Order: sequence, then structure tokens, then C-alpha cells
Amino acid sequence: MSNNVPSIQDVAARAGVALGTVSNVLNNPDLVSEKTRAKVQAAIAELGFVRNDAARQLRAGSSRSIGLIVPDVRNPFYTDVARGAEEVAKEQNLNVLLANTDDEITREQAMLSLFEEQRVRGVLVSPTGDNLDYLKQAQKRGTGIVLVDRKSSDFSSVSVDDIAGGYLATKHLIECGRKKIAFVGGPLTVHQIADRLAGAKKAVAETKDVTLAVIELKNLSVQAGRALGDTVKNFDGVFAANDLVAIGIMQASVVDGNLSIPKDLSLIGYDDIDFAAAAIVPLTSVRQPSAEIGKAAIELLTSEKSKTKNIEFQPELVIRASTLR
Amino acid sequence: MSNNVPSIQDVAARAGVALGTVSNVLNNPDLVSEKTRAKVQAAIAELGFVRNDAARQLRAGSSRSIGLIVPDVRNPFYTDVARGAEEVAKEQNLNVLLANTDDEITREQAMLSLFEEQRVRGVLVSPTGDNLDYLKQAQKRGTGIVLVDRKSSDFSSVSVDDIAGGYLATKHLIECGRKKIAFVGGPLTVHQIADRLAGAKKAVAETKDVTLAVIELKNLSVQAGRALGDTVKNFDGVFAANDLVAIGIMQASVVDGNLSIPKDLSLIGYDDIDFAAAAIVPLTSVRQPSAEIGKAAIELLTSEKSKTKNIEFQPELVIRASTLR
DNA sequence: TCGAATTATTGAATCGTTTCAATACAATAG
DNA sequence: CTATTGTATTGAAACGATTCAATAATTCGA
Repeated sequence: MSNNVPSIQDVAARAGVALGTVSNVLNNPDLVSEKTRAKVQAAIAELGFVRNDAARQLRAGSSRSIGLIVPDVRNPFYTDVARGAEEVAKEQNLNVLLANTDDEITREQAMLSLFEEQRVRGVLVSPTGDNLDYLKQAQKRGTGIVLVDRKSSDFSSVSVDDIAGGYLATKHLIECGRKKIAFVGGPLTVHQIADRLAGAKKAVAETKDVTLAVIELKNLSVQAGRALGDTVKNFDGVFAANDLVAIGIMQASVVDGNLSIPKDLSLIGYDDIDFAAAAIVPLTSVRQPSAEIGKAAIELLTSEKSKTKNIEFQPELVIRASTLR
Repeated sequence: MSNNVPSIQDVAARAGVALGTVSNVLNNPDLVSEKTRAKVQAAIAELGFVRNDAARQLRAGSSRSIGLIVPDVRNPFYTDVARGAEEVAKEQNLNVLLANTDDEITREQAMLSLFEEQRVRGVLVSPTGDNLDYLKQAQKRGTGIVLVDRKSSDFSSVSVDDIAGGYLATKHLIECGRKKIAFVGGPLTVHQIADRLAGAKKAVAETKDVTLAVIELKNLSVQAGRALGDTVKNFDGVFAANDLVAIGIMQASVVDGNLSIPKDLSLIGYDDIDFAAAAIVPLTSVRQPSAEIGKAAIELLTSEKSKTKNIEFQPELVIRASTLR
């Protein structure tokens, strides 16, 4: 009893044809006469033949996969990016492999290596750290790299204008008549967050009588937001660096602090995750076109031209109850 | 200018050694003298050599990856399972490829095929549909299959006793003195959900004067829960089939319905996602040992013995404010 | 110093596809 | 009935790593 996985060779023998013919049935069916095709397909079914992708790739020189490295699969923003990427990839008969790094740079590097060894068509990566040298190395070796949600002159990239987003959000708070504004988020070493703060500062600088305080957090989670407790009582407008933090603040204010949103406190988040609309007080937020980002990244990657190209989307304000006057 | 990716052969030429030696440097470094090793490593660095995983796999006959197919990456339960699986896999120098199907059976099949073609070590799958024939086929072809969060006599599996979970939850509501209980969830064709309901029925059957109504939903989302509106007003205890639904119900009751939780309504969810503890009223829930499930599944898969073995975990009640008397 | 034992290096064979030039076969025109 | 075109089929070569028996180089003991 041969328990071995059958190869194209075995199929050929079973069907009584040459192995090249089997290959043609698989890849160029219209080159093969109907009769032969039927014979071969029967043999495939009988033997339970499954193509060996390793051999195929070895011959082809590169795989039909694209790697996508994200810092946090649990953040809906990234899964939405992935969905957009998958959609476009599917059109080109490519598939997207999702890798999660949990914000660990070593895991980021390990995943990149894995993808390089698999000779993926390219890698989309939303890097956690500041040092992009190892990405540059990979690029030099010929691996296509596209940055996601991050800009750099060394790579093609698809990002969102976070400065504009921060500006939009803060401007909106000001237009709601808020004077004492707090920006809540961190760590400020993370690019996106620093940019959102920069945008906020810009909006405040344009207006008289409005102050901006910065409350820095270690990470952007519901818990971190809620832990602020009544710190927010001193402000009448809060711009949270993402929706999770905003929801935490909402809980701290409404449940623990007995404040009313939006009356006492106008609150705005960032990302517009599904939960924002479903929050206890529907949350105003800044939407990023996440699926579009994924799509654009794949397109950049597959559009040959090895010129680095930076695409930047504009964020969009989604106004809900948490900032109505 | 040769823009080709360097092979082990090129490295050997550059270092002035045989290709077998380079292979040894990569795989059995202590078979190689220090001097030679240094030469080879220098050549690798200079050329920017990256192993071709396809060739390696072709020779090896199987890859060092395990496929994990889940219906919804956005559900924290599954990402936790993935994390547990990754942890154990890493110990065995294997890595886990995560595939998302969005509850689409065709995607589930496509991903399985992809994994089979990649000759993965095995596949962990949490199947969406009822018909497991295509999984049986794959198994017959020699691909190791372990079901996750689902039982079947045809496959090894790791699941949680959902009947016990449903019983626990409902029993707890009854012990809180609730008489008119509603089970909210669906579709009831999904195994896990049907089992949770069965457990609920069992608990109710054991007690006098307690009634159980079933409110069937199309899917388990926050929106679906909230859309129920004041339907829940007619009950004093609600058992939601997962935490997302429970949170939706919480919003409908507290914001829209002006009910007090837990005074007017005791509410219990399922899964114990991170959000449960952070909800506006911290949510009592039934915890499933998600990471343990992932770990156990990998262990079942890699522990050779091709005997099918079914592991079933017991769920655990996590009591919080939403059901305190 | 010589042979034996140990350690280091070599390179042909192999894995299972795809490709493509060569060949076989069939259909058509003259 | 033959030459010509077109269609179907064939199978050797190639992709790049790993393995392993064979060979080379080194160390050691007496």
C-alpha cells in the first residue's frame, strides 16, 4: 500500500498519457482534446491528486501570495485594510497572507523573513517601529515593499493624512463652542498619533481663547481611556486618538463621573470602527478609508513601475451624537 | 548586471566551497569548521542570499506551516484561539497561517485547497456549515484535520461544552431570582448556538415557575442586539448567545428603553471578550478557554497518533455587575 | 613516522512541477 | 494520394534546496 501523495507523474501513468499532458490539463485545458482531458480528470479524481505548490513555485520563481504584516489583527481598522487588499488581490488571482506582530518588532522581522523565503510577490507592512532599515534591506534584495498607514520617501506607501484628521476633529470641537480641549492618546512616538496631535495644535493655534492640553497614554485601549477617571472633568472637549480610548472615556464620564455627553463634554474619536456608531452615545469620529487603503496598496505593489509613489488619503469627519450641541 | 536572486550555488561559488557545505552552514553549522563557516556567512551577507522555501519544501515533502481557518477574524474569540495555537506551534518551530472565511463556505473550501497545495502539516478549522464532506476528503488524502469549536466523530476536535455553558448561564439567571427568561441568538442552525439553547432549556426544565422564550437572530452582532429595542422589556432575565449581542441589548435597554441593569433586567453574555468587562455595566459572561483551545488543537495535530480524539473543555461563569442582585 | 580514527568537505541524485522544442497525428487542399 | 497546415501529445531540462555516500584533510597514539 503506497501511502504516498500522488504526483503528476502518477496521474499521467494512471491516465496513460505523458506528464506534460497532465500539466496542460491543469494549466492550459484548451490545448488538450476533450477525450484526453476527461481521462486525465478521471485519474486525478481517482487518485485524489493535489498540486504541489512548492514544486510549482520553485519552477515559477515566485509565489502567488502577498504578505500583509499588521501590528494588531484585533484592531478593526487593520482587518478592514486586509479585506480591501484581499478583494483586489483576488482579481489578480493572488492571495493575501495575514501576519500579526502584536507590536513586536522581532515578530515583524521574523514574518518579513518568512515571506521573503516564500518568495511572495511583495509585502505590505504597517511598521511598528521607527527604524525601517531591515525593510530597506529586503527591498534591496528585490522584495517589493509597500508601507501601509505610514509615509517614507524610501518606499511606496499608502497613508492617511493624520495631520488633516487631527485638524478636522479639533476644528469640529471648536465649532461646537468648546474652549478647553484635551488631546488624549499615545505613545507620542508613534507617527500617526504625533501627527493627529500636530493637526490638533494647528486648529487650536488658529483660534483665540481655546486651549489644548495633552494627556499621554501608554497604549490605546478602552481600559486606558476609562482609567483616566474624572481627569476629563476639567475639559469641555476631548479628542481621543482612537475610538477605543474614546469609548473608555465615555464610560468613565457617563458611568463613573456622572457627566453628560455631549452637554458637559464633547467627545470625538478616531477610526470610526463599527462600535463607534453603536456606542452608548453614538460617537463622532474621523473615518479613514481602510478598505481603500488596502486596495491602493495592492495596486501600488502590482503595478510594476518600481518608482516609489506615495498615496495619501484624506480622512473624513463623521458627526454623531457625542458632539452635537 | 545579474539581477537574479542568488541561490545556494552562487553562495558556494562566491565562498569557494561546495554547495553541500553552504547547506551545512545553514542547517548543521557544527559540522563545518569555523573558518569555512565564516567565509560562507560572509558570502551570504554580501550576496543578500535568502533561502528559497519552495525548494526546501519540495525536498522536505511538507512545509513547516499549519493552517488555521476561522469564520471571523474580527471575533476576539478566534484571535485568542490563534494566539494559543501560535504559541505552541512556535515551540515546535512551526508557524500558523491564519485564513479568514467571513462565514462563506466557498472561501472555506478555497482556503483548504490552498493549504493542501502548500502541503501544510495540518489544518485547524472551525467549520461554518454542516456538511463536512470536503474535510473528510482532505483527510482521506492525508491532510491532518482538527476541528476547533466543533465536535464530530470523524475528526479529532477541541470544543467547549456549549450545553454546559448554556446551562450555567441560565442556572445563574434563575439563581438571581429571574422567572421570565429570554434566550437571544441565532441562527439556530449553527451548532454552538443550538447547544447553548439546549443547555438553557435544560436549566429551565429543572425549575418551577420559570419560562424560557427564544428570540432568534440572523447574526450575532451589536446591531442585531440593539435592534431588538424594547422587546426585552417583557423579560427579567436575558441570556444572549454572545457578548456582542448582549452589549447591543444593554444599549437598547439602558439608553433607548430606560431600564436598569441588573435591577429590571439581568443580562448575561457568552465568550467573555475583553469588552465585556469594560461595558457600561460590566457584563456577566461565560468564558471559553480560547487560548487553551488553540494550544490543544495544535497538540492534537502534531501528536502523530492518527487516532481521532475529542477534547472538550468546560466553560466557566464570570459574574459581573450585569447580574448582581 | 605511519596508520587509524576522527573531522571536514564534496557533488550527484532527488523532490514535483512547468516549459518548450520535437514529434505524432488529423484534417484539408490540390 | 500527397503535400501542407494545424492540432495533440510527448518527455527532457530546469528551478534550488537537502541528503548522504564518498572522498579529503586533520588529529592522535604508539
